[in-house]
Amino acid sequence: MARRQQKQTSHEEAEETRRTILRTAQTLFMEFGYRAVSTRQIADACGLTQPALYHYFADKKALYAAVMSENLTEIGSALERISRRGESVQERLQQVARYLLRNVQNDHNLMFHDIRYEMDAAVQDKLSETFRVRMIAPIAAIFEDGLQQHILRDQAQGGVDSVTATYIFLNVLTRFLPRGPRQQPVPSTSRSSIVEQAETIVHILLYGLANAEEETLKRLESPCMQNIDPANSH
Amino acid sequence: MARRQQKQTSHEEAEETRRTILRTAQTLFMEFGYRAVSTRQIADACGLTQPALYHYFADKKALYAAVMSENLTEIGSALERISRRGESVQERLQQVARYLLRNVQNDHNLMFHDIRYEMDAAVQDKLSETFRVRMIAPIAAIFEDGLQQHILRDQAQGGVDSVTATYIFLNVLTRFLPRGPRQQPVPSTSRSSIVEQAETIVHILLYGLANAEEETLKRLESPCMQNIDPANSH
DNA sequence: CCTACCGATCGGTAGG
DNA sequence: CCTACCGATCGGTAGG
Repeated sequence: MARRQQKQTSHEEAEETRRTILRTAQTLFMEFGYRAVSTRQIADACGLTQPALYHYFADKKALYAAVMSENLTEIGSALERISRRGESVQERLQQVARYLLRNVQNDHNLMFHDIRYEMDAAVQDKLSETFRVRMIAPIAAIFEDGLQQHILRDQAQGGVDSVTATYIFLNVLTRFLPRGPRQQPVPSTSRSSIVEQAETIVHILLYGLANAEEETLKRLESPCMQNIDPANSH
Repeated sequence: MARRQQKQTSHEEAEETRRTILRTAQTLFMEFGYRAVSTRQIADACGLTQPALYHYFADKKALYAAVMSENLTEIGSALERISRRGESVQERLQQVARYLLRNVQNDHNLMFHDIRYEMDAAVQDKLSETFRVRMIAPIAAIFEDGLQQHILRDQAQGGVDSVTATYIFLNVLTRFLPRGPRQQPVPSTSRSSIVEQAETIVHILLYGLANAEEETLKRLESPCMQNIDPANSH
């Protein structure tokens, strides 16, 4: 029973406008950074005048905080879903990499910088905790699984803790993130490329850049050791 | 008030002031980013008035470009010196990591962002090339050594090219860079910490986070292999 | 959600 | 290397 007239309910329109502002501002803030985006740019991109923004958000900082909060929550839901799957550590890390390569634009370090230098202390603390809970924790849980299964080295074996591993993972991933304006997903080529990139990222992260030592020796000496089998996750 | 009396020191003073501006601006630009640093902040930190800056640099962009150019050249000289040493790939990478951990503040990605979004196309091209030649090339040369010695996997073996390896290296290193205002070097504790961090970074980069399977096997079987021999570099 | 407008600050210039 | 000052743009407000 749609009771919508030519003019939508004002509440629905307002909510839709609010979503438009959030989505538009997210794109701009993520690409250019907080200071480089003016409230007039955001309003123009939404088809509004600049003062209209202040009907939906108290000020520019509140808008930025809302954008970050919604963005982190959305990403976090996907990461938590992946993290809880019963698949292998390697497979889950690849799924995380694929998700982030597809859905995150630009560097999380730029976001860090803006949060640290542009937000007030209270907002800063709140967003930092949201980042830790929504983004870091789900990925770190995967690494924690790997540590407990002894698939990954612990700190006594020259490894790192799960949170450090997560940050290293995100930083490696940064190298493969698309820079600049977000292009719409190309169906075939780009998607297979993302799958390959995710495999490369996780493989480098887990096994490093070095030739496994028995691989090198196999060419020089008689093989005294069986082949590496990276397929067996456990 | 002392009048300007010695013409001999006039030129030297001017040069010293120029150096002061460059050094001060570098610290501020690196920490806060291009847009977040006003010309008045730079001038104040130098003990000058803001218009005085324009005696030494044409405008803010030219000052930023000069800062980046000098900074990259200085870092590049050190990297080239390390790169040309006859030591092993692993040792040189650790030396690079130690140098960057000691001498670079904040993320190179922030610098990228500023160059890309704040500079004109001509300056952008020039600084990008300086970055590639001074910073990327020397490190990539080390990885290239490793590839040719078959210490590192090539792309057919699931590895990456030397330039990609360099960017991954820099991104991993980002995780360990000190954030925020640069603290002066603390003699003992901080320096040994940097050495340890450099070891961790290179170890993770080369060997990954996973428990090496031969490590697991080595505890079960007799060791049948030696360390990598880096002597065949030349 | 608009028009009109505010003070603050920005990068940069004039002139000595 | 200073004082004085400019136009442009910023985030934000008043009032309907």
